[in-house]
Amino acid sequence: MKVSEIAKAASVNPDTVRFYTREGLLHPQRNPDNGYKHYGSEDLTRLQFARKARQLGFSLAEIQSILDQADHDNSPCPMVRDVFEHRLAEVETRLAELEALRDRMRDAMAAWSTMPDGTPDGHTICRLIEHWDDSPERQTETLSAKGGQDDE
Amino acid sequence: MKVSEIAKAASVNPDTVRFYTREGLLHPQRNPDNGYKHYGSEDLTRLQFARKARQLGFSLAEIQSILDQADHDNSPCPMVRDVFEHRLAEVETRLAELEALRDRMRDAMAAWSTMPDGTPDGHTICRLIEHWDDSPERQTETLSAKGGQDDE
DNA sequence: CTTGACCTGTGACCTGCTCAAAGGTTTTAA
DNA sequence: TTAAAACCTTTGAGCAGGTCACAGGTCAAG
Repeated sequence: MKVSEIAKAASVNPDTVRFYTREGLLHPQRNPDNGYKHYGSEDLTRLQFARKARQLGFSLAEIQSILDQADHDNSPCPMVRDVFEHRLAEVETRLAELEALRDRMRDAMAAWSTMPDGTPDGHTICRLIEHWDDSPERQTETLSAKGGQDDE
Repeated sequence: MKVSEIAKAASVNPDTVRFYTREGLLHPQRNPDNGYKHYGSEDLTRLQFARKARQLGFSLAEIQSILDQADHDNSPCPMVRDVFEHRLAEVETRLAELEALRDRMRDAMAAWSTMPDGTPDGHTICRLIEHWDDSPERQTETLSAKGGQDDE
């Protein structure tokens, strides 16, 4: 397969294929006639793997390591498992943050839509975000208590 | 306040303060004697706001816009609200993705720990990740059916 | 007065791509 | 057959959002 073909097969930008090749994730052969890169089915597997792993939040360096380990799989590679566990922990942390965030934002939107004057002004939003890490329960209170102390 | 002081007050890297200043988010005065930047409490407010907003996933450009609107708050700035709504939608999307991801990863870890041979090898993980977007129900099946077709 | 900790601006580096330029090759169609 | 379109190559720049390093100016303590 040529660059565009493998790119199409994996639904990625051909430049991404070239980039991954430069980075050493893919190992195409060379056509000696014209210097074109020739990718095999193994490269497609690696590329698809890499794309999935990227979606999971793995870095290219991590993917590189995993792929390298898998290449000569004589090693039991506990490192791969470590990376995976580490990623899972990060995902869970991020997830919790995002959930808290979403709840806050929903509260904020709800508070705005029930505000007497209807449209929130910039200051309202700024104050809301400024106090973002106040205790969650006090968000709407913060919102409605918009006449508080000024900073200048 | 000087750069390091405001940076410390907001728990950010001084270089981030300089960067934000270059980008026009902060407006320090200049000490004519030595050319040092002098930040006021308003800048600290803006900086803290900016950091919170970044955590919420707002881009610096968005923050810039919000801050500008808030500066001369004569405008009702529906744009700020639009940005916020848009962000909320993105957060919810990302959240759903991460939840699916976490579930998959947990399943994978569980499957590994109950595997007869104990330690998963690189190929096992590769196969797992390769088939990541198969129908979710079939994940553990994919795992246990590791004797399938090989790609080499 | 020297030392060390700050300040200044400028510019390089990082990740994970994406795009553009300049030139060679292959395919397609008239 | 040949011209044009559509590929291929390498190189290098650009994006966000910082971070860090460099060279030189400034300031407070001893």
